[in-house]
Amino acid sequence: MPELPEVETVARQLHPLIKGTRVVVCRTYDPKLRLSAELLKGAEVRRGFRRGKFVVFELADSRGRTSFLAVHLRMTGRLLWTDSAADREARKYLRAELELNRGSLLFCDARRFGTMEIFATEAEIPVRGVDPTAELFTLEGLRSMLKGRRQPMKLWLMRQDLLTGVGNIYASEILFRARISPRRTAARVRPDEVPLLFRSIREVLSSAIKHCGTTFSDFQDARGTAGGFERFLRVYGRKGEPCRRCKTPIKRIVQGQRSTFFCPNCQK
DNA sequence: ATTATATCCTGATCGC
DNA sequence: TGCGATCAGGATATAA
Repeated sequence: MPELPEVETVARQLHPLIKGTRVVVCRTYDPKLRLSAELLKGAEVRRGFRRGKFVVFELADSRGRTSFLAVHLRMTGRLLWTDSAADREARKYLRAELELNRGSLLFCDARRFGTMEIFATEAEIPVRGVDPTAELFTLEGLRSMLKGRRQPMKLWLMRQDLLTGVGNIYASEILFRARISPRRTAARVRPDEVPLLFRSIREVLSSAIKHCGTTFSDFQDARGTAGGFERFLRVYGRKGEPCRRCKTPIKRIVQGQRSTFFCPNCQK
């Protein structure tokens, strides 16, 4: 389940591979993806980067006009780079294929929740919230986003219209480090707790990026290999196992039809 | 206005 | 061993 660190990992790995290549042809195998092959044909790929949870490719057509191909991996989407035909045949759940002059970019997605769309400008990519890894995200900004919000903190952290990029795994991890119960209402986070929450958001995400993301069930990077953050997970997926701080068994609850993991002793 | 819920999708897992 | 039921979840549309 790709969240900000996983998407960042994919974008960083793809960038040097696709930079300067040209689109030979775009093939789609899923009618759900209404991707215009015409728009892509012959375009030069200028760069690959992350915006929110989108992997974005900046394209330039023959006249130098730019456009942006934004890929959202949602649950099970993968962007895989391959330069071998045999390898290409082996890929399962292939929904689209961007054949470039130096290899192919495959979009594989078992559950077909992912999206691919071309935008004329970067600003049109539908990312609403603040990127928590950016300078624009500040302690005071966090305070004002918490103000008056009546949602439990776990659900609040996953709101993409406030902060962009936190998903189910990192929401639990951030709250463990911030020592805040996932059930606590956002507005009830005390002023003196906000700095630790702020640091927890930034540190969990930057640490996960450093380790190329978490491979829990669905994530693979651009070469089809695993991320390395699993061994740093303190609560996610550890129901019944002892808390690494206090040995209390980790609890699993359901919030908004999703699993939340936390330590009932460390997090109040 | 804000928050809660249903929906999309299908592989993996579970219980009988 | 086989098979149906359940689970997993990011984001959005719709309902409350």
